[in-house]
Amino acid sequence: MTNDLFHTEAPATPSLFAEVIIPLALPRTYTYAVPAAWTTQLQVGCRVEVVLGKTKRYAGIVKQLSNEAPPYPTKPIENILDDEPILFPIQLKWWEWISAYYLCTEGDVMAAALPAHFKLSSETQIIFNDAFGDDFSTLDNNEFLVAEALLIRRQLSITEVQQILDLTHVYPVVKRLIDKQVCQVWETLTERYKAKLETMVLLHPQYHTEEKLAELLNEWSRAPKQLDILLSYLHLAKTEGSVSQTNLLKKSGGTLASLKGLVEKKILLTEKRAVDRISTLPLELDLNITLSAAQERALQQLQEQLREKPVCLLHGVTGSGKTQLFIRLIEQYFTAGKQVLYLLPEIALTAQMIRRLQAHFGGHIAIYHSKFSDNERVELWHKVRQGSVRIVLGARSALFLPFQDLGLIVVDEEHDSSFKQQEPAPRYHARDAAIYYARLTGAHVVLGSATPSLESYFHAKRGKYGLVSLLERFGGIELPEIEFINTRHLPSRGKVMISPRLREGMEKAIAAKKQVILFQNRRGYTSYLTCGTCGYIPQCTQCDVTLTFHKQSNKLQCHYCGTSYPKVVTCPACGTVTWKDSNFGTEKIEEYLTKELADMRVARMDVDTVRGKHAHDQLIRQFEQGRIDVLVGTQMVVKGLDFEQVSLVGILDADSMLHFADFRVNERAFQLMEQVSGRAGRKSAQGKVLIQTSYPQHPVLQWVKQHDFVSFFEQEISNRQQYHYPPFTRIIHLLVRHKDRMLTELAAEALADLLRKDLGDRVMGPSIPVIGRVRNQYRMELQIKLPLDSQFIQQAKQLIRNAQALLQAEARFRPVVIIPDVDPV
DNA sequence: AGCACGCCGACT
DNA sequence: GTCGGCGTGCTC
Repeated sequence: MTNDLFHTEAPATPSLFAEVIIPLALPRTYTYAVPAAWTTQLQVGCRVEVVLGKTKRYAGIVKQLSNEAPPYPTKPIENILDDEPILFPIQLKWWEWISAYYLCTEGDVMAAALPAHFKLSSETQIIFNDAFGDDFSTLDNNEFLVAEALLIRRQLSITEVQQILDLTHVYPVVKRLIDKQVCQVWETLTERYKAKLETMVLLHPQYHTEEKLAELLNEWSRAPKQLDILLSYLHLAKTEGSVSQTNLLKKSGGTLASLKGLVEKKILLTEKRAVDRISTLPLELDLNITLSAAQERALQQLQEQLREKPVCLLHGVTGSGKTQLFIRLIEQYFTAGKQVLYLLPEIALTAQMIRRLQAHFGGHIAIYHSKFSDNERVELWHKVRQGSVRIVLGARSALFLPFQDLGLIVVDEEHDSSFKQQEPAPRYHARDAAIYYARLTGAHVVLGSATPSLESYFHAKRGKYGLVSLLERFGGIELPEIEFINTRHLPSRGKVMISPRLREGMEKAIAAKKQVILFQNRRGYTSYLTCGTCGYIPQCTQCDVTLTFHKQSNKLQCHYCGTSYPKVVTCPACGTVTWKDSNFGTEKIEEYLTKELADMRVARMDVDTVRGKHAHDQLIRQFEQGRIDVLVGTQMVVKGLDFEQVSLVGILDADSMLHFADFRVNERAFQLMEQVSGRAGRKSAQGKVLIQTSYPQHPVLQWVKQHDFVSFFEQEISNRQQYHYPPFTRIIHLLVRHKDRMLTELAAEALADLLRKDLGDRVMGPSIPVIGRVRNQYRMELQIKLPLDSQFIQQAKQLIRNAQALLQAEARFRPVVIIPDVDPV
């Protein structure tokens, strides 16, 4: 646009444009112009402040830089937020893959990948116009309230205005105030990371020479308390280098007032300094681990196979000592100067596990999961990027950390379905995403499990992954003995909580000073209440599910939307007051045990009892220390726990695990039962597992009894092949959601029709899901089964994207939400 | 996801 | 006649 008449000496410099990812579910990236002053400085991977739309500002990530101007006008980048890139180009490539594979936007990936404090979006600030003065007589009531607050506070955010007016829609009021020139609005992007500051104590420069200092000490006469502090300071400075105020006062026993005195006398001085939040243990390694011969052999095989295949599966039975083996493996990558990521399901990241790894890697290992503060996550992010942290133990989100030289990813408990993110997008599977990431970076991946997922074992069998089996327990202890209790033969005919045989087993175990774990995969008191007269069952008003009764809170709870209702007394259908329990959850078992087996110390572990930050670890510690005899729990008791004194495990209702209409039932049931069983008899003697079931002949139960994963696998994999299920096909699930049932059905129908044009009968549905309504939103689902042809799958994904766009181009379907889920679990 | 612009009902 | 409801269309 520039008129070159006056600038003929220099040709127009080619301008620079940046493709920016915005952390929103927007379908594409946006291109911004890079102001000339920053063209040499700006790098891919930096965050930049950009304006999107009329006013909103965001911190976006520069995905690419280009000299070519796009065919539309661009806005300039407002600011560069990072001097150095916060991530590497390879990660941006990986983000792109995730968004393509899991059918989400790169903005979704960005939102999941970055610690919250990196994701900035502007907040509207309303600023008082001083020129207006304080004559508010022309203002209406609401305007007056805001103006008055502005007069005092000068500046308010939209949220604050909402509070002042107690209204959600405050914008009209603000707009009128702008028109009347009472205020202006401003969008600000504020950095949210705050360095932790600590007050450090230093010696005043005038005493930096020995003589001066000696003189001071020799001539000291009054203020003995101050002298104590000074002497402590000198000692600490010599032994530790730097001295913090807290540390100094603690060591010297002095008061802040005395310290202030020294500062006033210009003997000491204080300053604020940024310190690490991530507490560092000494950086020593303790690798004194003796592996058994079997472990040693497995480790060697693993190393050999990794030389040829970047992904290896370690199938090690429960109690075989996989963790020790992993520690030795990690050590090798570590000493070779590489970074290592050890992934565990969130819930298995217990203090127990963390202690075990810290015992070996000391301060070299860092932990990264959802319980860490956002400030801590930002600090760890930088340390991983700079390479000063070399081993990270984390949950799935740790995969997004900017490793600069990653050598190995361990995915422990690889079968665990919580590696798949359910909500929100990206609905990625951390195991699979890790494998792709490793392919990009050249890192190795080791998957570990006592009960591998069918997919992983299949790939290992087929030679796509390496396979190492460790089928004996550490210390030569046998796998637990499994005994079935046929509940059909009991007088109560199937409806039993603790059978006499189980009770006897528990009493025996406790008498022998051992511990017991009881497993029931259902929380609450009873799964639902039924009216004894008419059969009415209380349901959630917002979801199509029956309510679970929780006795502790005396409430009926919806496990889908979380709403709780007061307990119904009279049946709304027939007016009678006879309620029957049906089924039993962990709460009822706990109550029963406390009543019937009063001499046993019973505790319950489910999401209701581990709400707080440390509740889970505390419960585990109490059990470890033997202060609990019987632990009743949901699948939470299964994950990664290692208790030495458990001799008996009871599975109270095996039938409930085998009666789901899902192609993965058998796999899930086998994994759960084998994993719970594995908690028994880990150290000293063979453990025992009592399984209550009305159908002990069920093949899955028989394989559990034999601890025969391989036969289970062979049977199950042939079923999958016969019925065209994964790993022989790929499934993409589509959920259609809206508050109007008709519209939901119509949209699902229309979507299915669109897809069938190209995919034919690979499209199944639409059908009503098991839960047809959640939070007042109706749901319909489609399932697409695709052959294992990556090109075809890619095309199909594109078709799905197109169909989605086409459908939503139609006005009436616009508010309908369509959620694709690739490889659902 | 926000958020501004635009077209129809309950008030001065 | 206006204020204000939320439908719909766009964001480099």
